[in-house]
Amino acid sequence: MSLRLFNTLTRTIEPFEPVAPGRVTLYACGPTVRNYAHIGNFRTFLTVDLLRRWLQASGYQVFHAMNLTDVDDRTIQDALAAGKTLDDHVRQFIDAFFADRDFLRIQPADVYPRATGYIEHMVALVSALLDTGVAYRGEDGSVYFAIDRFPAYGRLSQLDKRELKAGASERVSSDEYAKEDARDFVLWKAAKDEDERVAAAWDAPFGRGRPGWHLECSTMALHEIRERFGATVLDIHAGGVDLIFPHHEDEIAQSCAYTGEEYFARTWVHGEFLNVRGTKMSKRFGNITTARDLQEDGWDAGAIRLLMFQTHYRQQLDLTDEALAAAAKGAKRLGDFARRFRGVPQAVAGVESAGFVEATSQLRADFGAAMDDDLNAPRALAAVFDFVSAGNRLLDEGQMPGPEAAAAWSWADGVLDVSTASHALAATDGASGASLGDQPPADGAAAATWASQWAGRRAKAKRDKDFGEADRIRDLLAAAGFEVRDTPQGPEILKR
RNA sequence: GGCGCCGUAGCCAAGUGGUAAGGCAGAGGUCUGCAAAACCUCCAUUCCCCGGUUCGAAUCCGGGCGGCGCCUCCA
Repeated sequence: MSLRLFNTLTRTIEPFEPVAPGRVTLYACGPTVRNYAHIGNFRTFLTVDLLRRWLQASGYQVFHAMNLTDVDDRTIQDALAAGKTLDDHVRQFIDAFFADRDFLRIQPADVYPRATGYIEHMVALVSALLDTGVAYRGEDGSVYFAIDRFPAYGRLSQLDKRELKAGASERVSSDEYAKEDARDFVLWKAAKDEDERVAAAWDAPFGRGRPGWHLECSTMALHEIRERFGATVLDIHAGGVDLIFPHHEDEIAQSCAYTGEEYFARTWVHGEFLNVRGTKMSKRFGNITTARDLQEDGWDAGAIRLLMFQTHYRQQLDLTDEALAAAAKGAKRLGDFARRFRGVPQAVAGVESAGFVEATSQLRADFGAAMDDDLNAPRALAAVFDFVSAGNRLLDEGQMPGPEAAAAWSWADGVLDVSTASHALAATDGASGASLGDQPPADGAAAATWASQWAGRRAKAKRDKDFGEADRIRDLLAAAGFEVRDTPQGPEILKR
């Protein structure tokens, strides 16, 4: 079996084959860094993370680039409102984006090109397009792309099958007079006073101004893969479904007109929306939840990842507290199993129990087949849960897993990374004497010591058959976020 | 108005022609001082509705009903 992916270009699931064997160039549209990215944005980034991890697990060398849109209409507007330069305004949100990415355990991309760092390359690209004649200067000083000079225009979004809503073009009428055709899109926007005020204007042979949004992605993607690999075609370009038209359509037009290639990207992968009560999460609906909101509410990253991956990436997903809570339970079950599984003595290769050999090959086969089938994470997850059930049963029976089982688990867990990461602490033995407060210290490490000491006292109370005291301590620890479990090896403390 | 997606148990969700995965919740049991965790058993004769094709349909076709997205700078 090998990977098959749904390609928006053809609207079919096709075998994935990179341009260069063994290597994959993956470009994903990243956030516009004008505020905190919401969890809907992150659903797409988590889908990209899943894709990237599966490609790596499948043996590909992946080059992953994700851009940061740091200059567009909205960033300029917001910088203006904040009374800052564009660069000053945007910096804090770039830091926040990286922090949120780390919280969600999204593997860092190889490069995060910022649009403002590639202005000279964008200027070069526009110049080339002007030279070939597919671009022209409008009466307003901006440069536009003439879509009727690019016959393949509309292929990705299947524009030929669509018809514009009557009046839909009124929204863009402001610069319509400057264009030869109302449907032409802007490559380079002539500098306005607002742009100058936030330092978002650059000189160019065809006039001072700033890049259009679509131009940014084309330029950065092409520049990165040409510099590194001498390539002019991406293997995979990913993003949210809303970017299919016009953003990705326009990227294709510019890029292909520039490189002369038939494709800008061989495969186009688009992730569906995360909704709130049935409607897409969007600032204009006022239904935003950010990654940091979830973090502050105490949700584990494993739970959030599990929630996302429990639904196929091409299906819409509704975010609710109930769904999140259910996912948190599931993630905890996985985390508990992972700790138990790793903590158990391992059999030497070749003599592991038949039960584990069976469960391991089942996991390998089912998980791999599911992921290869257009990243069917929900099914892959079912394989993982099946392995957990079998594994727990086998461990209860006293059977020992071997290195094969451990490797298979790490392989699957390394792709999804959906387990709750809680840490088991040892109970401090025979703790007594010094007084212990009912409230944990604020410091994390001190709180862990505090919990260990209380757990030690509970163990003693149990030995003394003082169950009232033992239960009181268990409640007290629970209130502080620590869970105590009695195992055959003694008490185990888990930090939520 | 055009293009497209979706409707599966109390909730989330796979499955797209061969007789309903998985998670959460729930019920009973084993274990336990009691719990928790874990394990075992049970939990949709049925997949929005109505027709049709077929030996066979949640899956294909037609028609409804309901929800959602895109249609020029939204992940």
